[in-house]
Amino acid sequence: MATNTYSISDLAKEFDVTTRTIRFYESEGLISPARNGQTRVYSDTDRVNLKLILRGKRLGFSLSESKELINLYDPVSGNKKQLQTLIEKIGERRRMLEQQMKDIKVMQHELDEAEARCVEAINNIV
Amino acid sequence: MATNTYSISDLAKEFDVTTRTIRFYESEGLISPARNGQTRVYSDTDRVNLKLILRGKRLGFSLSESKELINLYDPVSGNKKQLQTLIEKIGERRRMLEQQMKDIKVMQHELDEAEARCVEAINNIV
DNA sequence: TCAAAAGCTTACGTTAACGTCAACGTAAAG
DNA sequence: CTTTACGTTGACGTTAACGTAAGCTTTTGA
Repeated sequence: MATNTYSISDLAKEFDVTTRTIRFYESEGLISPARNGQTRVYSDTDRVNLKLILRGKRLGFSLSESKELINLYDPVSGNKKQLQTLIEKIGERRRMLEQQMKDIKVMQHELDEAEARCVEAINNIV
Repeated sequence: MATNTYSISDLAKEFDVTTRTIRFYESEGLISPARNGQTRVYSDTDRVNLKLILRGKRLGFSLSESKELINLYDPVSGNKKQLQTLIEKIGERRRMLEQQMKDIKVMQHELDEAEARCVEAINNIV
């Protein structure tokens, strides 16, 4: 496993966000890059976490929700009770994702219908 | 088709939002209920549109995006060019939904893994 | 070598999506 | 007949998620 590092603008370009955005995520505690003096140095882990955040964003997750998600993937540390709580949270997420799945399928179906109406209307014109 | 009507609090209760929210959606031009004097009277169409908005919200759509969606389902009025544009927009939406689908599947997989790690950690304790 | 590019911090600005009063009208129920 | 519930219109407040700008240091390519 090559231990790559990235500058802030590397990641900004790769994921098409501004450096401001990446620094903001850090200030909110979602990423914790190393430092070379003042300069931030991002690891593969940081990069993956950023990826997680942005995937969360595409699904309408808030940053604090994404933060929880990141913590779910963290090294498992804690007692039994904490682990149970984690499993419950995972269950919640799963239920949310399933609801979103349903929503998407319904929408796709509706888009099909909408497109069909459009096509028909065009045919009626021509 | 029974032409039902609803009060604002009817809909608020049914969809678990505040009346303020519903009025806000109207002020943003997403719903246009009839009036009985001052009082708003909602039709089935209004109800469906509200449903659309909230489904959009669950998928992280902005209100203006949901507004576009509502317009996609509207009675097909317009010339050929407009209809082509509409079809393109529908295509965009479809691509977004497909991306979201992918995101969800990846997340579900990751949740599976996270849960497995939790379960294993618990077993190591006990 | 020196100007442009990239990095940093601090701080105020902005937008979306409502929340939260205030102040008032109306209608039914006790 | 008056309290209680529901409705209305402003209008200001709030939070999240950055944008934007200032002012300074560091790095780098011509």
